[in-house]
Amino acid sequence: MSARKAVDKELSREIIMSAARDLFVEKGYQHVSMRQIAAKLGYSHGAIYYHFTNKAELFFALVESHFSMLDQKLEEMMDADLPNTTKLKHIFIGYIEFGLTHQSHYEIMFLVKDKEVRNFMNEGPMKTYQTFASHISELSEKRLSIRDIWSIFMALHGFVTHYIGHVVGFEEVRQAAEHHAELLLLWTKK
Amino acid sequence: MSARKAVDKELSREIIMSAARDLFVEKGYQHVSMRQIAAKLGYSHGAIYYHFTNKAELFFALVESHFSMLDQKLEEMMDADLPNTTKLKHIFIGYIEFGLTHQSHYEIMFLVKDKEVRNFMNEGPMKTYQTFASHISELSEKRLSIRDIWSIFMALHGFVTHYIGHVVGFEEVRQAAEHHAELLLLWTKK
DNA sequence: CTAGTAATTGAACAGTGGTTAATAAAGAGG
DNA sequence: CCTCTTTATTAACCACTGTTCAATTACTAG
Repeated sequence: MSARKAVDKELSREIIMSAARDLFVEKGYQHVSMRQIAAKLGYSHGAIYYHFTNKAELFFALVESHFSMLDQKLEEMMDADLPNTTKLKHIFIGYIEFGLTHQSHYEIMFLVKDKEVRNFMNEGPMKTYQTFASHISELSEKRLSIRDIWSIFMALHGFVTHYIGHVVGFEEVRQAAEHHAELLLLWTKK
Repeated sequence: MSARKAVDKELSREIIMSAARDLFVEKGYQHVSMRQIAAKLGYSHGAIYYHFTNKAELFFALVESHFSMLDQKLEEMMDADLPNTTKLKHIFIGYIEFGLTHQSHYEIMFLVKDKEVRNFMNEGPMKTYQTFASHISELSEKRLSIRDIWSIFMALHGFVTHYIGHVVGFEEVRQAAEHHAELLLLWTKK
């Protein structure tokens, strides 16, 4: 019974987070156990508690990193050297891709109604939406009202929400997502 | 220790369903236990198993009743004597109104991801969506593809999903809903 | 009044979960 | 070589879960 692995095979927060991310995305927060994460890594569940104080801390560490991922993803798309219409479509599809690739995090960001959880992170969604909205406004051919942008967001949100839990990843719905994005572009045209 | 209540205080499927609905909506399917439902009713958990074979069947019974409510509402709108465009808009708004007026029902119908439950109910949503889709197709000025209709549905779903829990009733968002419906009409015009 | 049925109880079973703590082993420093 | 720290294992604890079932009672038909 070895009680410790060789140094080059030691556990780290990054390694745990990576395995945990896969499982959370696949099954959602509630359906992933510390034992499962440990099993996926070939470690015992107790080992994780050496690196994270509990399951919630592990999860929120992931969520934080993914919030900035979404912001970053939007920023990259803005910086690309492409026509505005193409950029817009990329943003629409990119949003959906993000939602379906990090389903469990998306749920926490936009679908969780539990008030205690909500208080844990109130600025994140707002900030992300504001930059999203201003980018859409900037790229649109037609001058959009606040409500127009809001409708676009809700249409995207509906797409993500519907497929969360029904689908493993983005690739399964790429075609439908592209079609959805194309329709949304209509709202931005004169 | 009474082992049976007086006849006029006996449990029934309806009474159980009503208590279960509240809890399912408040906490979600996985986080509601048979013991909690029983406790809310002042009965022991075993009693529920006399009326429902298991948790999934209880849940399924709830969902069925909600789908027929929505079906009926759609049918009423189709039967109205109005121009097609107006009917379409009414259906869009009516869908949102249904979702936000019966938030608990809507959540149970469309927001539950649990695999056990989904296997139990695959006809209800399908049938409702099929009639919804054929109505849209019939009323649309432009010939719509399956994907077009699907996008419309997801845009509506996104609207409802976002406001569920954040809003008490439909009236609070009527203006936004009408704007959303107006944008969706664009997709049905030549 | 009595036998039978319908409805309810509560214990028990077999899991699962997060978390903790004693224990053991690997590597580092002296 | 010996200690000290760091890391990992394992058993154990406790609070749950859905489900089953013998026992118990309330009512009802005869």
